Amino acid sequence: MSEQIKAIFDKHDIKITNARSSILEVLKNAHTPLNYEQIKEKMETMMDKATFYRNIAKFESLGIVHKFESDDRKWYFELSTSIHAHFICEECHQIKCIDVSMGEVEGDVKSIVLKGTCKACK
Amino acid sequence: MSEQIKAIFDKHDIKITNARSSILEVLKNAHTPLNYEQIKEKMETMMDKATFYRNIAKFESLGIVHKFESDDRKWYFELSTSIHAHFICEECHQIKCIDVSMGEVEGDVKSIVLKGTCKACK
DNA sequence: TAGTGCAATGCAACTTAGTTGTAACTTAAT
DNA sequence: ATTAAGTTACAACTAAGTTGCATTGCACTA
Repeated sequence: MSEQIKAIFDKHDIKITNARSSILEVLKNAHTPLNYEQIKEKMETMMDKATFYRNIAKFESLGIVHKFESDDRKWYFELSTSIHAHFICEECHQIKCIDVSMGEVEGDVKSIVLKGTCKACK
Repeated sequence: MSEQIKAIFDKHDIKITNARSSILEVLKNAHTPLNYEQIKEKMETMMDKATFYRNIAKFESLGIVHKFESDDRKWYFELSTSIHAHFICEECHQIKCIDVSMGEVEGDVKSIVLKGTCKACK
């Protein structure tokens, strides 16, 4: 288990389990948000989907992980970092992290998703 | 059937049916994007959900209607207008249309969804 | 206005991402 | 090592949206 993941467990005072460190390790190494299927493929530990979703829910409530919906009725997950936007291409379904500067918005923004057609598909 | 709806049928040269005009009429009168259940409640014409979703898909492909996913695994629909963003409150689940000005983005943007906590819930 | 072809509809069965109940098992603290 | 509290696997479930197909209805022609 990497130092970064260990620090997360320490900080939030939750039990260290194989399932949890495995999920976080995959998310740490990802360069883009991933859905359940994609995370499952990359994980070395086998686990039930119920376990996966319950842990993801816990991570989310602790602010460790951030989730959003794409246009395929699937949820995508990533480790929480600074607020940034995601561009989802409706043609190739690739997800790209982008920086956006926007005017003032009422309320706390936790996630920004743009959909459309990417440069390559245009 | 209102003039506005009639104009849509004329423009796109598609068959006028009760189901179609009923769906469009509801969307025309809505001040906010609606999901299937909400549209169903407001419609006077009864129709099967298969009919609803097939027509919505047709409207979408013609650019008449715009769709996006909220955080409840449901799709929300509205008549296509100028590009604007939607703010979805994760507490009260209300959807608010907002204007955002953002820097240049690669590709064509068709939808923008922000999620977070709205002013009232904060 | 009656007839006709093709598109739209209703029904029912299906798909699938995510959820829930529960008994068995781990973790971590004593 | 013991033990209580939290975690896991398994299987059954939920519900939004989809699909196949027989029937119906729109709109065009004569």
